[in-house]
Amino acid sequence: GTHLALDAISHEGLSEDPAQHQDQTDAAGVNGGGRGGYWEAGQSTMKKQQQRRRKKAIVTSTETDDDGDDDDNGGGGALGMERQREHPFIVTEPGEVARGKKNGLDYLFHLYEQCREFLLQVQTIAKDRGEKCPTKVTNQVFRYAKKSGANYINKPKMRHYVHCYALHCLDEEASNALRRAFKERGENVGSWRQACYKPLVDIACRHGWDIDAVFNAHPRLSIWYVPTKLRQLCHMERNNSVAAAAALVGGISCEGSSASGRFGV
Amino acid sequence: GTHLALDAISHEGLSEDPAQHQDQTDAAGVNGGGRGGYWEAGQSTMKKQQQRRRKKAIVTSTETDDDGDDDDNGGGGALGMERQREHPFIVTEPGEVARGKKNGLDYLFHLYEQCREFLLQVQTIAKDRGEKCPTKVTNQVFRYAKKSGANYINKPKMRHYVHCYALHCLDEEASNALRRAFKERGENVGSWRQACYKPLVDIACRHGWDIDAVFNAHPRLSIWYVPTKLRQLCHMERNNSVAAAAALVGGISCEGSSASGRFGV
DNA sequence: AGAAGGACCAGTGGTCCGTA
DNA sequence: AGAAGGACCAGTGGTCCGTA
Repeated sequence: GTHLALDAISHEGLSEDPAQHQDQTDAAGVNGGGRGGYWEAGQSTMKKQQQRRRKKAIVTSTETDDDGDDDDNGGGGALGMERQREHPFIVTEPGEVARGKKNGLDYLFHLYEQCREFLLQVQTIAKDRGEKCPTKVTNQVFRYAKKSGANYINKPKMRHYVHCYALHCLDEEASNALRRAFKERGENVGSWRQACYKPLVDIACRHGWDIDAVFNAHPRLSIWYVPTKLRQLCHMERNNSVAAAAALVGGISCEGSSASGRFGV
Repeated sequence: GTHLALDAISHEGLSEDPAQHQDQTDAAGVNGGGRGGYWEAGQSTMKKQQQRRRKKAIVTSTETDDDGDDDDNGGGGALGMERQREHPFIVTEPGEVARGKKNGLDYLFHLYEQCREFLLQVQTIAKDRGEKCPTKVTNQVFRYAKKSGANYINKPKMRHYVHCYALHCLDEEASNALRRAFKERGENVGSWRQACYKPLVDIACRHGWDIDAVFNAHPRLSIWYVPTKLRQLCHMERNNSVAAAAALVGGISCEGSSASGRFGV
């Protein structure tokens, strides 16, 4: 494949101990949602399983519950460290490794490939057990990833950037060009992420506005839910193009059909 | 099609006022789970929306909240009546109409066809609105059916008999033969329902034990979730047949491979 | 300020069990 | 007893917002 093995490089001090890929997808209702102090340590502990569902915050906790270590510097590199928040992403060119306390976009896309592998394992286990078999990256898969030591994978992050990964899958050339352009302009990750929507809407247009079909037709993308916002954008643009077409009766195009332009034949 | 229009016949006094098929699948979060006294009246009222999620029963309610009508006899036939529980099913032959306060199996299967039609409508609306489009009969579809006046359709009932409908779809000859045999023997619906599992397990065997693939390959069946119990039975029988095959090394058959027989070559 | 992710919430799949 | 279905519950999809 075209992907580099970057996570060891860009994750010194953040990667967890590997080599604990058990095959317990879930088994009993242990529900691995429990956490320790601030960020959980790398071990497969699960501690207390705080039953605090449906509370309205206002947590009057006494700082740390147990394990009263007090160090929280961002450096170091020994085992048994406190779990840290992942380094933020920056816009990198294809092949470029992020320097400093940052992660690059190749690494971001690599996380999606890892999720796919976790899904494949969950599917194998489910089939073997005769249980119902997920076709998408579900909560169960995120739970399995976490149990397998991939603490750097979490649902909000993966859902946040799905459409960026979609563009990478569907039109790698366009994706690469966008990355280079936004890096050169010194844009932050947020605006790069926003910019990924438009080319996807154009792709959907070329496929009769069926963004679900576009996702499902791609083997690596079909395992991801279509993000709500992308779905809404496609719907809005479809309506726009339908209105525009009605206004001039004639042909419909996909490029630049965003209500602007294309009114004087 | 081979299906008769029975619901008007077998449902005098139970069918609701039709002619209110609106196209509001759900729209706002009104959540049509509210109910009035015992069985809701036919009107599209939704009243108060009792917020009693996650309570442990011990309801100390003061009988009726509002609308203090007090009649609850089971007879009569005018409009504005109390909603009644559906008549129980009895085992009927194909084409046979149940007499008395009973419903036949053609009617049962007809309910599955109606659900399919409700799903198709929900799908049309979802696509038109650019919302995510269900591929299965979900809670949303049951809610839509209820709002459309089909109060006789509910989730527990439909899920309960899915595998019976599956046999009807996949091998109508075998399904019909089973119905005739169980009617002749005077068996009740429960034992007929139980007996529907075995032929389905045999079909799964002939398809490499992939019951999901069997369901998905059939256009009318693919919209129904595979029932847990059927899935488990297929898994168990697969394990049995694998064990039997391992014991004698040689060929595997689908007929009568249930651990019994087939040990002396 | 820009960003990562714990934790929440409405609505789901699944079916038990109080009801008739 | 046999059966219909209201109502519950654990875990889902989705993402907000307190955190750093």
